[in-house]
Parts: sequence; structure tokens; C-alpha cells
Amino acid sequence: MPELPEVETVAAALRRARVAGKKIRRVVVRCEKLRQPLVAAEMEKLAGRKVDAIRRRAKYLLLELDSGQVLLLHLGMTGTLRLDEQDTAPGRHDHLDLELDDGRILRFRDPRRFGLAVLRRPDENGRIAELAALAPEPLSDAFSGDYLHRISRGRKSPVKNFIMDQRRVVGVGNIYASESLFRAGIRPTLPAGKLSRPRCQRLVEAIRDILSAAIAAGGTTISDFHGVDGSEGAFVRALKVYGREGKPCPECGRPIRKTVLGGRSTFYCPGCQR
DNA sequence: AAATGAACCTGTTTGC
DNA sequence: TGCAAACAGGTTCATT
Repeated sequence: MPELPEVETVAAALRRARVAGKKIRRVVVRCEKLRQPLVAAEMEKLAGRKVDAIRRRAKYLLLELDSGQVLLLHLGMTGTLRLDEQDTAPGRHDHLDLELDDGRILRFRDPRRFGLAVLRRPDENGRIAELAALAPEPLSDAFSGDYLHRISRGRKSPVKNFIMDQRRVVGVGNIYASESLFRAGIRPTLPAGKLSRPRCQRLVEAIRDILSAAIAAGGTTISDFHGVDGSEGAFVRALKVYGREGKPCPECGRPIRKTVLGGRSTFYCPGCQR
């Protein structure tokens, strides 16, 4: 569910809601079985800590604490963070509550439990194990046409799988991979190593454009994703191929096709994408 | 090493 | 109508 724009939307909302600077008054853990165990005894030590800053790296959300620790959150497929008013009853899949000193409750909900919530202390170089092998941010200068061209030489996997690999570039998931490739005019099945340098440049620009526009729209809500206030992401209306099998391509009118790559639904226009 | 597929979960939609 | 299968935005592990 949540790709980079959704996580950035959540991070921005938490900043706007002034969560940084608040103290955590109380912690409630209701379910310990996530991607990694959510250890209640450890999380409860967060009581009394202050949130210093909210950051995002790839699809991870980082709450930096005044203890020097970082609460690392990943929303998996169905994770959401909500800021509820005091005394709101928890839902069936609300696994973790952080009650702030102003009474609001930051709630991590995740029905499928592919998400992650762990406390980490960065090493002397400021590094966190889970983040160590991640590729450059797509909106940074490090992600360039030259970079993509260089790392894709000799690679035979479909370019869609390649750009969804978090060791190549982070933040691009199943929706934005299809949308970016449509924008770049590149067929998702094309082996990554066959992309020319100009086409790599075009793809990099397309990824940047799509992700930026999605962030500006507050992300994409298909069914699960919601902002911290429960609002829906408006980028769903801007999708040109994702979830549109059989419907006319907005550019050329030919029917959008669906195929499966790496076990994931993939949408493209057979006319516009070569 | 790189590519592929299955597994981890629950909820919702689809198809017979 | 009812039930089973298919499917869902991510990551990780095992197998070729």
C-alpha cells in the first residue's frame, strides 16, 4: 500500500500536527506479531521520552527521540498511522498506541501485519541496520540517468522489477512503477539492461515527476491508505494505467493491458510503451 | 550473483 | 445466496 508519497504524506502531516516536541505519556502494545516482534517491554520504555523530529527514509518513517533512539516504522501493505483524540476506542488492528502529553494518541494500525515498529539506536556513525543497504532517494541528485544506466548494465530482469528493487532506488512500489513507466513510454517487461542512456534519463525524470505529483496530492488511496486525519489520497484520480485494464489509454485510446511481473499486477499501454 | 517464486497475514472482491 | 478462490499498495527467505 504505502509507497514513498504515502509515507511522505504521513511524515508531513505529523510535522504539521506538531508531534515533534511532544512527550510520550503512555504506550500501549496490543499485538506483538508484526514483521518483527513488537516487544511491549521495550516499547513501554518510550513513556516519558520526547519526540525530537520526524523523518522519512525510503518507505520508513523515523521518529527521533530525545534518548538518541529512533522508532523505526514501516507501514507494509496496509499500515496506517492516525492521530486520534483522547478516549477514542482502539480498533481491531490498532497494534501500538503512543499517547502524547497533549492527550492525542498516535496509533499504528495494520490489518495484514506486514508492517514494522522497532526501536533502534544508531551506531557511532549514525547508521541503522535496516537502512544501511537502501539505494539513493529518487528525489535526490544521486538518482540520475547516468546512475540508472550504469547500475542496470547487464541486468536481465524486467525494468519494472528493477526500479521496484529498494537496492537500486527507494520508494517506488507497484502503483508508481507502472505509472512512471507509462510516463516514460517504456514497456515494463523490457530487460533493464537494454535501456539506452537517454531512456534511463527519461525514466528518472518520470519517476521524479510522478512521485512529486503524488506527494503534492497527498498520496494514492485505493482502499487502505489514509492520512493521519483519515483523509484519502487524491492521486488516485491521476492514475493513468494502474488498475485500468481494458480502459482506453488516456493518450492514444488503445485498451490498457494487464500482465504479471514478479507476482505483481502490472499495467501498461501497448501503444505508448515500447 | 542474479532471477524467480513462495511465504508472511487479514480483509475484500470475484467467480462459479 | 454461498462458498472458495483470487487478489491487495511490501519485504524477505529459499530455491534454481
